[in-house]
Amino acid sequence: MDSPEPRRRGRPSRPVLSREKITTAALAIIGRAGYEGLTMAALARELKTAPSALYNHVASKDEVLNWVQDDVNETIDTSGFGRDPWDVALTRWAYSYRDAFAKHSPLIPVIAVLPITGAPHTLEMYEHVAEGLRAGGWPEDLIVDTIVALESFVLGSAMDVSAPEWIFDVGDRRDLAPTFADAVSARPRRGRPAADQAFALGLNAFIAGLRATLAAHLATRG
Amino acid sequence: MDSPEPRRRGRPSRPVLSREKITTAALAIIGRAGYEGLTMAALARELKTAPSALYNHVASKDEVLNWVQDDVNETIDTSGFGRDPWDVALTRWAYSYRDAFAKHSPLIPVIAVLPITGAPHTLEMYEHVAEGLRAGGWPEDLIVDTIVALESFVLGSAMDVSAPEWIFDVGDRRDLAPTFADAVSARPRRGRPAADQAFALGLNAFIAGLRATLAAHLATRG
DNA sequence: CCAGATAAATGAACTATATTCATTTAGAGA
DNA sequence: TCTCTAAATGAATATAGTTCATTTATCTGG
Repeated sequence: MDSPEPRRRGRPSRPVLSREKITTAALAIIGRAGYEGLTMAALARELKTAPSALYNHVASKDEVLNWVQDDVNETIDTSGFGRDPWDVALTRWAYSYRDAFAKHSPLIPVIAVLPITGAPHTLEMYEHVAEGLRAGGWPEDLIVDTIVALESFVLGSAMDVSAPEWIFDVGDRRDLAPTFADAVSARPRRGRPAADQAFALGLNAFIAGLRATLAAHLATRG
Repeated sequence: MDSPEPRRRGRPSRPVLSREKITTAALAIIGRAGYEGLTMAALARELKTAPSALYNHVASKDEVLNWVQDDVNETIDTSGFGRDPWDVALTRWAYSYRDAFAKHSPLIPVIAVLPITGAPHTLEMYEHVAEGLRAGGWPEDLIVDTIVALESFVLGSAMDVSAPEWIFDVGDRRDLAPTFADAVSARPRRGRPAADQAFALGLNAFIAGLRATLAAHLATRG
């Protein structure tokens, strides 16, 4: 059996916990067991402390998720901005963003609503995008709305990735929706998952639409 | 005080619960107390039964949410399809869809992943949209992807509505993101909430892009 | 018309999780 | 050295959702 070995109480010689350690541990758990496995108890176990010890360093589980999100955002590819044309860079960014959050979809409802305060990597990401749009000729007063709109599409699409392939299976209610059922059947089954095809189609349309929006604005005002 | 009045046990003369009654009660609670207030205990209280009684009629709380979602979907405006041009109808649908789920954002992560089986109104909604696109000249094999893509944008945008207006407040980290901070300041503060402006911009672009997509497809193939 | 099956309640117990709290202790600074 | 503070500890709490043995009214087949 295990040695009973009661854990030492009181302040340790050196701090066991910190934002970095907690975030790293959380990501380790998520990687191994998914978000299902990410509980405060599991986090404490991973760090060899008690759950209550975590609360000396983090205000709530939501704050942990916030930290995780900021780490995920650091991995998103913004390398196109300042190198490629804005539409190409935006496309690359959107793909990378969606892929990152497809693996972290439980974060989405949390982050969509959370202020960026205390999320430096997130802020950095937005800065790159804003610079890229600015340099691409976008008027300043449209930049944030453009980012927000595209981000909404990206996050909505990321949620979609976790949906089962047969989500639109009509079952025995073909009578209720014959046209739709036909369209579901007609959807070409290439190798890629259905969600990928929908995302590609949507992103193409979205970016094309943004090009037109920009052109229209430049024609009338600038 | 209350009369102690122990509740009757055993089967009642007529069923107290049903899918309709549960859904209605859930919507009443949500309207009164929001999704925070929607617990199985509250639902049982509303229906004057015990929480465990609910489980004779519903498999889980998620199924309750599923029923609620189907009711919400019934309220979404698809009246444009079959009357207006497809792009106009799609725009109307998107606005109505976003507005409906802005008030029901906690449903979004659930429904994005749930199969449509057992959600007849949802199916009906998709049928109207599919018919509209079909009639508008869309090739059958693009219809579902188009719907999915637009829906992703709509649901992502609906989540955005619950975000605080100051979500992009840079605080004291202006140094980290000067261009972005400027763009945030430059965002015109008209009467409408910021989320509304972003949605309008994005939807315009999206629909314009879809028109281009359709035109391109008709040119090459059809 | 009775007997058993079934539907639909009941309350109590179970589980999981986040969070709080009183307490303990190591080390830093006056 | 004394004291304060940071950072642990384990026990307790609160809140859900869900399960279960039990009870009883109604339906149905012989």
